Amino acid sequence: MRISTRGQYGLRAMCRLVLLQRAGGSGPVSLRDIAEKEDISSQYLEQLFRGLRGAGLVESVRGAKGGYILARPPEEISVADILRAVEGPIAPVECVESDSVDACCDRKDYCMTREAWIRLRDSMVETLDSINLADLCKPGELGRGSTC
Amino acid sequence: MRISTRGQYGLRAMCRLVLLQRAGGSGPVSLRDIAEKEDISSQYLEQLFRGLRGAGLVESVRGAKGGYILARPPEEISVADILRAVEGPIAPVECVESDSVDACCDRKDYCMTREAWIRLRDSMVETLDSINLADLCKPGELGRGSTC
DNA sequence: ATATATATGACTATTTTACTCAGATATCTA
DNA sequence: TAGATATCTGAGTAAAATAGTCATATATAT
Ligand code: SF4
Ligand code: SF4
Repeated sequence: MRISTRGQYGLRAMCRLVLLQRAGGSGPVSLRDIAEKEDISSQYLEQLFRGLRGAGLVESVRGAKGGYILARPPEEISVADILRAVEGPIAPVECVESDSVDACCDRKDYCMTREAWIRLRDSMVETLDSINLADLCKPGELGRGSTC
Repeated sequence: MRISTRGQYGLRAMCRLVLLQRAGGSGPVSLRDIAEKEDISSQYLEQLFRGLRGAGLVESVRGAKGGYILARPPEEISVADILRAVEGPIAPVECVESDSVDACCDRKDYCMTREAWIRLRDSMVETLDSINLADLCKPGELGRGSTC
């Protein structure tokens, strides 16, 4: 029951992007800068930012002095958004990925445990939807945001 | 972000144990019966029941006509209990496994993302603690409990 | 005795994860 | 225009986790 490093790094990278963007004016932030601050390989970050870009959470600027910028204000980017972008659907078991009725498991209709997974998924989604980047990067509170 | 088959099978097996126990009088239930009903290898179940027994959720009766019985009434066994028994601590990242201050990550003290994982863990634990075996095995509702 | 069933430790194949590499493309600056 | 900087893209790989098996010992009912 662990978040993969994709999810962990993805969230850290996005927080760092907020901080660097806040500190460095309006220009894009390069992955190299994020990588350095967060001690994550910049090549791995490239992979993650593919997903983030694909999900419309960041926009890219190619070429020298290029990098990434948030596509929306940090208040409008939730942790759930980021996790879905780099890790896929938030679901503890396959059969609750969506509410659609496609056949992933033939026990679905009479399964005793599925209700538990549905409730787990819902509480996870609710929690992760309720936390956004602005919350996490708020300076001054608990030392958070102070590593910039 | 998936529950492993240990967790999925563990929960299904425990639900099935409730049903078979309910149906079959007061005697112990063999893994072979659970395995057959749930289509899970009985050898794999043995591995899982090690954990369940170690956590004090079931008691074993060795020898012919032996098997397992619930150590407590189903109302007092939560999904969280079962998952912890077969999968380990409920925690999306290592650094929130416990609230103790041991060093697992040197970013811990100024990490922006840790608060998000703490809240996620708390909501997961709260939800999984609130669902017990009796809830899941209640007959008549949504066809659940009807596969016995 | 014999069949049945749990107890225990080790072992293996498969899958997933975590990461890297090479090369293409775009853009800024000198 | 040349060169440096960065993203973009598709593979490829090594390590770790997972899922599941096997063999053997022990306990109990009949
Ligand atoms: S057994 Fe139940 S919970 Fe598991 S995948 Fe099938 S329907 Fe879903
Ligand atoms: S980086 Fe932050 S969230 Fe991740 S393990 Fe370290 S302290 Fe925990």
